[in-house]
Amino acid sequence: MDIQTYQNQFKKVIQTISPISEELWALFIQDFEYYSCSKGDFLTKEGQIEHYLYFVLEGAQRGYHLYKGQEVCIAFSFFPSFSGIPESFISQQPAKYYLQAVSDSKFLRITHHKLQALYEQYKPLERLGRIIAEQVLVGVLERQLELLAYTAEDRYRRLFKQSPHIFQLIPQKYLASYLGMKPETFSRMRKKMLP
Amino acid sequence: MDIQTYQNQFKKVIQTISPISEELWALFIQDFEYYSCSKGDFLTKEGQIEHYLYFVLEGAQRGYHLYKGQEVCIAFSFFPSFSGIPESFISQQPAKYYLQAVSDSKFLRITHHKLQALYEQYKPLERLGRIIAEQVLVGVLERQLELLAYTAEDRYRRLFKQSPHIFQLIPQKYLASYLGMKPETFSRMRKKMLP
DNA sequence: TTACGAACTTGATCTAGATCAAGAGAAGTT
DNA sequence: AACTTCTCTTGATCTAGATCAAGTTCGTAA
Repeated sequence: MDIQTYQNQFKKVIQTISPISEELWALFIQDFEYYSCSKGDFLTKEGQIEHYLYFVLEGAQRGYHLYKGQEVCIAFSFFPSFSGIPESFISQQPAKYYLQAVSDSKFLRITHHKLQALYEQYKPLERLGRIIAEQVLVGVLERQLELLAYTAEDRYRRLFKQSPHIFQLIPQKYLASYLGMKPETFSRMRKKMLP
Repeated sequence: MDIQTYQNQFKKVIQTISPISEELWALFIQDFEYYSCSKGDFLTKEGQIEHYLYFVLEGAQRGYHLYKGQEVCIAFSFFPSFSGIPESFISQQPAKYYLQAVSDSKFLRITHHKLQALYEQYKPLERLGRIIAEQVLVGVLERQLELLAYTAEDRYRRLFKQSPHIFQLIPQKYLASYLGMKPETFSRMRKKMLP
């Protein structure tokens, strides 16, 4: 697919979040660059500052934290959602985790610096940024509730019900750690639920 | 303390988040009303839509979810922070949990409707809203990482280190559920750590 | 001040899920 | 195609934390 097609996909997503004028869109998209990487590549590593906000065009990514030698998957991203390490991007402090491509990936991305400049200048973009932050917040609060209140089995069931496609895209060992359980436990749940 | 003093405390907090002009502050604060409630009162219950964003002047509050008959504390709030049920306030969908005063409490609060009107009209307030949403998001992502990666004991230690004052303000059984453990386990950790 | 219920503590068990171990598939590389 | 290296499955234990139970202490209220 060519850049124009990708930009139009991104435009559709933005327009559903918070509509902006054609002129402003033109200015906005101008500050995004195309970026691609291969399976296994790191977009950002622990200790680095996240300079980019990504919009995913193709592929899947995972954010994971290293704790006592164990990888803990925090989040996944794929089309049509944003990616990056939000804490680090927002605060411009060193990231606490890794962002890695799970498969070959393509993005549109903007630097923190350029995005701040756009926020300064254009109220509709400030609004867009607010609404995106709010939506991400709602999603994370939802997930926090799941982690606190639900058993491993309930979390498995909910993921399976709400995002069955994810089981095709992401290796089980990553999904397991995302749900806060070991791969062995995940495998046993799978056996128990499916047949 | 009188309203004027409370408003000034609130003003200081707002100015550190994102400075606004005197004139705009005057318009902004005009849309807040004073509200107080007693220990045990509910600010919002499950199933209701959260109409208010609160700024806490005095007292402590807890948000909790009811799951299979068990109370699960999601968050606490006290001066000088915001309170309310963010998911419901943002999305204007029914709340998934309860917000209750842990002690007699005082607030300044604004309705969702009035806040949206302010966002529409004034860019600096749109910006303020964005930055608040971003800051809350950073905090929640931090907590999510703790819940996923750390053991009960690590979570206890971190809470004790980072917010020792909370141990005076909030009953242990609530703190226990906030950390994702039972009161008995919390009590045993306490015994183990302190002496 | 006493009295009653709620909040903590402590001990004795139980269990969901972790860990350890070993084999079976998949997938990537030469 | 054969080789190496991951990923997934399955079984046998082990353990952190839950549950159950019985005090003890604290707080609010008459």
